[in-house]
Amino acid sequence: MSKIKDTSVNFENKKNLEETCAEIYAVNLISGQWILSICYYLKQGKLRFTELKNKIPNITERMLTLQLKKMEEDKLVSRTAYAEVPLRVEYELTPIGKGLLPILAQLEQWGKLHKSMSEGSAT
Amino acid sequence: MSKIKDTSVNFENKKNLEETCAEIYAVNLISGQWILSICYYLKQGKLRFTELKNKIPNITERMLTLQLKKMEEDKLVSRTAYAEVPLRVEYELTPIGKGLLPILAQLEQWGKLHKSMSEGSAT
DNA sequence: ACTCATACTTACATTTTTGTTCGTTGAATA
DNA sequence: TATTCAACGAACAAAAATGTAAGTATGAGT
Repeated sequence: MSKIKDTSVNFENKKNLEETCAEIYAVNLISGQWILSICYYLKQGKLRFTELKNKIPNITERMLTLQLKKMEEDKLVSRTAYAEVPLRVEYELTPIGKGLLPILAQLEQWGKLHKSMSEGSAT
Repeated sequence: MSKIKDTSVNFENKKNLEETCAEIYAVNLISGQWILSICYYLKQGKLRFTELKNKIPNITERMLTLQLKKMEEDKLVSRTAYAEVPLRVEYELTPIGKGLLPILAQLEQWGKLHKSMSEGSAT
């Protein structure tokens, strides 16, 4: 996330796949470790940085910062900073970000089905 | 993919998130670099290892092997080996793997929309 | 005996992601 | 004056994913 070498084969491959295939492009937008958690809590509405931090178990400030920044660059969330002290910053899903929600709901259904099958056969 | 330390904080976090949230569980199943490409080509039906290799640009045999193995463990594809010489192995999407396809189609739509918006504003 | 093809495996190197710790800002509060 | 708060940023370390290059087993064909 921090450093991406735009000369690496890995980078080339990723770029090509994204260009060729919008599914891959889409999945790459949501494949950070904490991005879906953030989406989950922002479903309800705006939240401040610290509120998110407190709601998401085990996330560090650094990861929250990084993931929010990526989501902002990717237009999934909007950031509003208020010139107060202490600082207040609110995050909210953008319209296109909200457009993901129904798809995520379906993924959730599929995931549950898959999980129940795996548990059933893992005995 | 190769090595996963089951003592790391990273591993703990991932596991907790997957247990809590089926969306995250689901996305983790499809978040390998080449997994969606493989899905794409297996939509049509069975394919042999070499056929996949030739269809997917730039993939190496190692990555194809790894991703197929993961997909097999995750019950997304089934593997059938024929006792011939030279060896013949066929891969096919499982029923639950096929269940992903409509969701991926929606992701594709969303991705295209997102991409068109980004291109429009990036000028 | 020797090569050929398929479907891998292994060892190693590089790149990317995630985690840990500490520092910053600037007004309010003790 | 020192401390506290929110929302980060920077430096470094660890882990995970991906890439590169080489090798393996099996027989069948020449």
